[in-house]
Parts: sequence; structure tokens; C-alpha cells
Amino acid sequence: MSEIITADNDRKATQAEADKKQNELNTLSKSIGELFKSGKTDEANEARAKTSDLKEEIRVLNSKLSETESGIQKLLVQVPNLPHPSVPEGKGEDDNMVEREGGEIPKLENALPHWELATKYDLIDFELGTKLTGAGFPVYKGWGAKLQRALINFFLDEATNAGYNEVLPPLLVNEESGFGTGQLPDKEGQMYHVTEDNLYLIPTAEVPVTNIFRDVVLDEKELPVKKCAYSACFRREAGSWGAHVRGLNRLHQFDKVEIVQVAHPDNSYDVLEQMVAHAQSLVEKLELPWRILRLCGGDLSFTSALTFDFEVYSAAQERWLEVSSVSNFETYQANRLKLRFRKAGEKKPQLAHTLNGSALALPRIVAAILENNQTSEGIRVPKVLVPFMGTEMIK
RNA sequence: GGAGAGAUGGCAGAGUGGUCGAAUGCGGCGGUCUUGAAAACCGUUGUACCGCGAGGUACCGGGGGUUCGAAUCCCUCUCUCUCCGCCA
Repeated sequence: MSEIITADNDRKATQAEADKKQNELNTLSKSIGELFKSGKTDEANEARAKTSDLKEEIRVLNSKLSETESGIQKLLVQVPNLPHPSVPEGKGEDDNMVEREGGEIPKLENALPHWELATKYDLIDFELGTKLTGAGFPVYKGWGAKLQRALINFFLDEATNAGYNEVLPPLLVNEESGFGTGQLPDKEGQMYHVTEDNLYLIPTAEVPVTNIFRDVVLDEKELPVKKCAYSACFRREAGSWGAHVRGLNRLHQFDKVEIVQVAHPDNSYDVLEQMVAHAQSLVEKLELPWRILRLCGGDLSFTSALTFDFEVYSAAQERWLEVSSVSNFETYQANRLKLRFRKAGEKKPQLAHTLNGSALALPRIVAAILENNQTSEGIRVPKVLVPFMGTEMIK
């Protein structure tokens, strides 16, 4: 931190000096022009000789300046967001705080894990995905495919009913967008990179949707802006394969509905609450046992000030699965995005707050539904999905 | 993929080496007039950085170069548009 401040002071001093020299040069150049015009060629040539020294000095100062600036930039980019005061201390996921929970964990006998159910009812073909692409790219089939569609439609309908404006964004983004939401340079290796065109496959719709507001100055009365989007998400998940990643637990490609808000700094934490409540209503409507975690400092992402994770209980695996992450980034992304709003009558715009959350990510929801709702007759479809599925039972 | 044209302030659009941070129009804001509004007229209206301030510096798509001096000339990259080809 102090390193940055020192560097910044250095920058200021250098710039002041460079500006002064530049001013001298500019003045001199102007006078040369006038001298030539009035025919005083000798004086003009004399003045011209002086400029070369000045130019050299300016060149040195400027190169020093840009060096200092890029040094500062390098340091700044490495500074993570400041956690909100309510963030519990802790190193990793074991230190996360359970905020609240609900739903009922079903008692099952001889329960099958979802990957076996997927095969039994021919819903998901993992091997076929491996053949076509590789591990982590499942092929959904029949009722399995329709269940994906049902969930996407259900989630989008719920979001639009809650006032979110739906967008369908591009699945590839450029470098600026990756930087804007903070994936670059921090998570460079987690995104698929199309080097030929220097584009990145989005790891979440958060990236394109939040970048809608890059270099935008909003009117105060437009806040909050609420957007929702369905997208496929692509994650390399480099280095994170091992135990616990069978079936749908961790994929390279998955579907997700994302909600994004641009909020006024004065009430962004109310907005966060509201987004958490929205995600909660979804897991409740799907009749899944759920809990909400308040992430501790050590588990908090680079960009977030406060994050709540949602987990649902998957009864055959007998473990909690993360299905949503709802965060307030405060001005962290807005600063990179240059996303600001202007108060009525004020000249200078100020940074807005950005928030986003999954509402929800599909694969683990599917895993939980399959496992928790398995019966001897088949898999019971949650009531809210029946209109989308056109059946009450997957057989 | 081939050929051509272009990128200037919120928008439109002039500007081809010095007096250009940039004409003009539209829009925005303030005012005059009006019972009120419109019209008309007058004024005002970019961003960032440095400085207590006066003020200074940078920015005409990005980067580099020529020059005492670049929106203007040269190189390069990116993007957009038009036509042709291909195509869901």
C-alpha cells in the first residue's frame, strides 16, 4: 500500500516537471512560428537550436513517467477488493458462516447418485460428451435435455417477474470486457482463450452483461438497473479436478441464469439482500434443502466485498453443493469499467456499485433434484417445473 | 476471404502543418419574452491529470515516426461501413 503511495507521489512530481518543460517547448514553438512569419529567420533558427535540449529532457521525463505509471497500475491491479466489515475472518471454506437454512433433507434408502440415475433414465450421457469434446462436457438427452430447458425458462420467468430485464449476451468477449469485470488478469488461466481472434469464452454471463455498462454514465434516477441473462458458461477449471467432481458436480460447460444489478452506493446492501432473497425463493420453489453461507475473508473472490453462497443438499451424495454465489462488488468493477452515475445538478459523476448472482446454476440443481426426488416409480418433477416439463414424473 | 471508403466533442458534421480543444447545426442547461408552454432571441455546455490558486499538461480510433510545431504528413494495428464471394 505505502509502496503505491510513494510511487504515486513520484508520479505527480515527474508529471509536474514534464508539464513545465512541455510548456516551455510549446511556448518556444509558438514564438518560432511568429518569428518566421515576421521574417526574423536568424532569431527563429537560434530558438530552434534550443528546442532539441528541451525535447531530450521531456523525452526522459516522459519515459520515466510512463514507467512509474505502469508500475502503479501493476500494483493496483493486484489489490483485491476490501471486504465488507461483516465478512467473517477465516482462511477457507471451513470458516464460512452458515447464515440461514431451510427445506427438508429427504431420508432415502439405497439412494443412487445422480450419475447413475442419469444413466438409468437416459438423461445425461457423460461418455458421449467425452467422445465429442472431452471430460466435463456432458450431452443431455430426452427428459434430461428438457429439464435443462425447463429450468432455464423457469429461472428466467422468475427473474423477469422480479423486474429483471432479460438479455441474451454473446458467449465470447474481448480482452477489455474480461478486464472490466476483473477476470483478467486475475483468472486468466480459468477462461478458454481463442487466441486466433483474442477472444475469451465467458465463464459467466456476468462478464458480458456487466460490461454493457462499461464507459457508461447513468442518470441517478435510472438506478438500480436490473438485468438477467441465460448463458452457457465455460470454465477450464485448471487444476481443480480430483475427488468430488463426478457427474455434474464440476463441468467445463454448464448453463446458468445470472442476475446483475447496478445500484446506488447508498443502498447497494439492500439490493444485495433482495438478490439473496430472490435466489432463496428459487431453491424454495424447487423444494430443495438449502443453506446460505456468508463467505469468510479467505474464501472471498478477488473482486467481491461481500458474498453469499447458496448450497443445496444432494441426498445420495450426502453433501452440500454450491448452486449460487451472490456478491456486492461495490465500486471495484465500476472503477475498472468506468461505470458511473450523475446526481441531478452535479457535474462530476461518481462510481456506481455493481452486484451479481447466479439465479441459478443448473448442473448441481439437476443433481439435487435427481437424487432427492428419486422414487421407485421414477423421478418426481418439482411442482413449479411441471408446466415446463409437461410431466410429473420422469420414468 | 477479395476490393474500396472511413474513424473528429452527447449526436451530426467542417477542418489537409502554426492563430485548433477544434467551425457550424442539433441536443442539453440557464435566461429574456409569455398567465403557462411553444417559437424566437441571448448566454452556456467534453474528459483526465498536476496545482491552494492563477494556471498548466494531455486527449481529434490505438501505437509509433517526421517536424521547432501534427486533428492535418508517413508507418502500423484495431474497428466500422459499402460492394463481391461464402454461409446458419
